[in-house]
Amino acid sequence: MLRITRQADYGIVLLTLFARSNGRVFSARELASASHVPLPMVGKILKLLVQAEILGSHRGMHGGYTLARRPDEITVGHIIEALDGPVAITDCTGHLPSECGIEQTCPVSHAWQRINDAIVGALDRVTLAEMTCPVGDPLTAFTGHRAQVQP
Amino acid sequence: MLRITRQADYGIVLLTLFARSNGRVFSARELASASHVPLPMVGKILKLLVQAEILGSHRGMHGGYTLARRPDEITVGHIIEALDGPVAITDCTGHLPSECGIEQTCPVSHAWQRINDAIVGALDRVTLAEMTCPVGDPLTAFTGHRAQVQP
DNA sequence: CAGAATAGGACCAACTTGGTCCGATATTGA
DNA sequence: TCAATATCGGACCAAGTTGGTCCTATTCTG
Ligand code: FES
Ligand code: FES
Repeated sequence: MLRITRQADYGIVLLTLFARSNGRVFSARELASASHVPLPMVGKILKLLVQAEILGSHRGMHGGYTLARRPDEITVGHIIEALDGPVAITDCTGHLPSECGIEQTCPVSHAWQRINDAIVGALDRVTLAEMTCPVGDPLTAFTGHRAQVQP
Repeated sequence: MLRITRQADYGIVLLTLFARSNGRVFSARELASASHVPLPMVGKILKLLVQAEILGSHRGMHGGYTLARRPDEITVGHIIEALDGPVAITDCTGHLPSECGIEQTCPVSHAWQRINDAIVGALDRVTLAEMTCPVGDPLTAFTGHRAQVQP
């Protein structure tokens, strides 16, 4: 396994919609129909992204959500942390107190910490901008998608 | 989240016992009492490790398990894959067919693949030998543990 | 003031995981 | 040969987490 939750997966997809049409305001309804993510789920995700200050929100008629920062200033690691909580590959790599079943007997917690750092590093080194338009891979795969988002 | 299962966590701990007393034969019972991992769980884990050809086994009286390779030839990535299945950070990074909820609309599957590769790389770059004795960290934490394993 | 949108909850169902148990099989030693 | 001891293989259950829904309050526009 070792997979992120579907929430984070969806979250990245939604954010790419923002990143690809920079500065636009999206309503939750728009995002849902554009991304094929169920509407209540979209609301839940956007809520968390606002709390993490990745998105800004504006209520009322013609309200909606908008990116709070530039896409190249938002890292994938930050997004995952906002939606799934802090990345901790084992119980003991999280911030203490360690709740690992075999408390102090464990000889490898230190090594886990290093591996965890490596993964967090890999996640923080990729920005939303890079997710949106990967180098070496043309936009062919996106065309159908774009047509829905930017009418 | 983004954490490995407890099975894999336990698995690493058990394997360090093997690695630290190279070549010894351990019975499941021994490992359980030494590591404080519940016995039935130990059996389940060792079973998987044998199937992955990380451990060898020998039945009958005075039987037990033994390392099938040198500790520096066993990677953490391999262990995790044996116990938790292949590392696939999202549904679509796994070997097709992609079962992601938003099938073809997804513009980021390619980028996920790169992130997934980075994580797999980080996991494969660490060997069991390194987990057993991390550089820069003396064995002080292990003493109590070793006393139980090597009487 | 009425309508439209977010904000913030509680809430439930389905799946995965952690954990247990039992019987079958193989090896050793008396 | 027989009994003891160990792995091997599977089914099995309970608890926790996740994916997903819903309802109400709040805030802004017109
Ligand atoms: S304290 Fe958790 S793996 Fe060790
Ligand atoms: S196909 Fe799964 S994140 Fe896209």
